[in-house]
Amino acid sequence: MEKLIDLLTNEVSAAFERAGYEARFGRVAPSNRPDLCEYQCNGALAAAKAYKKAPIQIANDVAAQLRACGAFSKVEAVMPGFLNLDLDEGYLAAYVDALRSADKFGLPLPEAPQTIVIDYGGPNVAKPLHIGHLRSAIIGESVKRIERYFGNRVIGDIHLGDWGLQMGLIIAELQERQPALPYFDESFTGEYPEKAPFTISELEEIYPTASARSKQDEAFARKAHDATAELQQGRRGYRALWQQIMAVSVADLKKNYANLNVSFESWLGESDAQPYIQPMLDMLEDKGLLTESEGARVIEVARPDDQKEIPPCILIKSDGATLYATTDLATLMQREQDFHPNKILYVVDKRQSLHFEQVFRAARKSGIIRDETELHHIGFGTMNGKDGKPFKTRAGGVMRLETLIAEITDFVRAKVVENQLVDASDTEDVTKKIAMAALKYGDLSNQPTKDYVFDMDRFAAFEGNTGPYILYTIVRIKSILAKYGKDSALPIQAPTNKEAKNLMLCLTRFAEALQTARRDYAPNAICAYIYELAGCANKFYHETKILSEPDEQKQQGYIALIRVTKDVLETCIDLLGFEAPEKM
RNA sequence: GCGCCAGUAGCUCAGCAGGAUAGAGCAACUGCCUUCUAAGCAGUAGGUCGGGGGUUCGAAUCCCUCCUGGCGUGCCA
Repeated sequence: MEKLIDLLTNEVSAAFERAGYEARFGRVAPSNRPDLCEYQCNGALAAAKAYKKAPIQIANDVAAQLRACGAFSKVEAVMPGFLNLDLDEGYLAAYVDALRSADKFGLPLPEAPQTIVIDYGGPNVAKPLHIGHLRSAIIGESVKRIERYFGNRVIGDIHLGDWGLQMGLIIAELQERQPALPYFDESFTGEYPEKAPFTISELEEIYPTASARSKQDEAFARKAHDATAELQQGRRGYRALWQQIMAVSVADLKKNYANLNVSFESWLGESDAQPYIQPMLDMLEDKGLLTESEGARVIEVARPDDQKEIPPCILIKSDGATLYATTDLATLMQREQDFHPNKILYVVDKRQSLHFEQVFRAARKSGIIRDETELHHIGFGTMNGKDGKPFKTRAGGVMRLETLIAEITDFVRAKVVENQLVDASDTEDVTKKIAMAALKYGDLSNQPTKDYVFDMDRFAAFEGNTGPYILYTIVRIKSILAKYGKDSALPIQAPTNKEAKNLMLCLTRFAEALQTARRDYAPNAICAYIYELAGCANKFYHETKILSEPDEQKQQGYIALIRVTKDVLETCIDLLGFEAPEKM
């Protein structure tokens, strides 16, 4: 289905041609002066120069041609040369009615579906998720759902941090605490226990303890270092223990991400890239790309036309160890081999942009990634507290994700209970849905790249431009539909008041909003759209009494209209990663 | 030093392939619930779009410059 705005642009472009001007001046845009008109075309102003004519004259010529066209109920040329257009009510109703039954509300889909890998999450094993992981999860999940809605095959990859010094620290600390465990006995040849010698909460306590100790205790630090190396070299007991750590931790991570309505298709991590490292280094060595620099082995990625200095991409440190860039490059090799993707997206803190610039350049230079594969870093900003500094708990520590979710949930629950609209048995479910909407919408309504202030009071207050406002709108519509109790057999009727017309006009902009959100990796474009759509819906709701409408045809038209409104809203919030309850 | 990003109402943010009077929400003040959920709707008030130049018929939007803040800038991830 063609977008309404394109249909209108076609009409106006044709009118420009009939009037003797180039069609390219016929671009139509939604009006920025709704008090004057619904759509505008400013092409006459731009054309004035080319034709050495007064813009108003051109606008008049075009307007004369346009009056014959059935799409508009009003065509005006006004000084200095604007074309002001109002849409014909019948034309609009027919369009919205077609959109109602069209696949994906008439969204134009790309010709060939793409394969896209999205790398988001990046949590470290054995460490609790904290608010630093929130944005990656929320934004990544939304970008994934948007790409998928466009028909693409999308693989969300959590890319676990499961291979660094942290693992050695945990092993060393465990050995201090429980030296009798068979994992530490090098002569042990039997089966290791099935059950892990720790719980997730113990694990989460062990890591910070070990990390702190390594900074004070040099011998311990060395031990952790050695344990890391031995693990990586495949020491049997350490590998078994590592697998226990992984199992316990991954189970917990899955639970926590599920709470956020976030899921991953691929649970690979840094460790899975390890087998690719040596072959990759050999390949780079063969191609002569690996050079010696200050004792390290690097790929030079600077280009003569660079505005800034791009340091080389270091793959082997002077002590022989590999690092972040090495793993990331090897992971690219793995993804290329496994999926042959058209596009790989990284949803990672924007402070890592230089790192990705280096890795992407190295990947292209070495041919690890084909020229036509798009690599893109969606760098997001920091979540700050009310003081404008990175968000901290009152005690000054990093807040756990669970704590944050619990705080919002508690606030929302109080409100749900107070309103008494929800049965006691549904309270928990409704509370969770509202809390998730508050949290996610609060984040996603900001531009991903910008830092933003997380203000619990503001998000939890949920008046105005918030997730709960969107949910509330949906719930009100659902309530009418439930009371009406049947489907509409009649099409959407031509609007009879401003509120109905504005609602329909807003519905026609769905495809545009989604395309923008996809093109710019900007879920906030969807938030802005549904905020406006919800506003239109609430105004219509306020103005039009549906259930008491005596005229059957009108009533069914209204039902059809609010149903498609609800469907669009629900589709959009699904793309943002939350859902609406039946009541609230 | 160099680079990237940001600076719009008291606060939090939209708008930035140039267009008419710069928009929301919060906070403040006014109205509207015997009629589909008032977590709503209607309204009032609040701005030299960081400063200065330039391009243009027209600039919050494009270019230059300066100021302020954040971040990054070779062996952490």
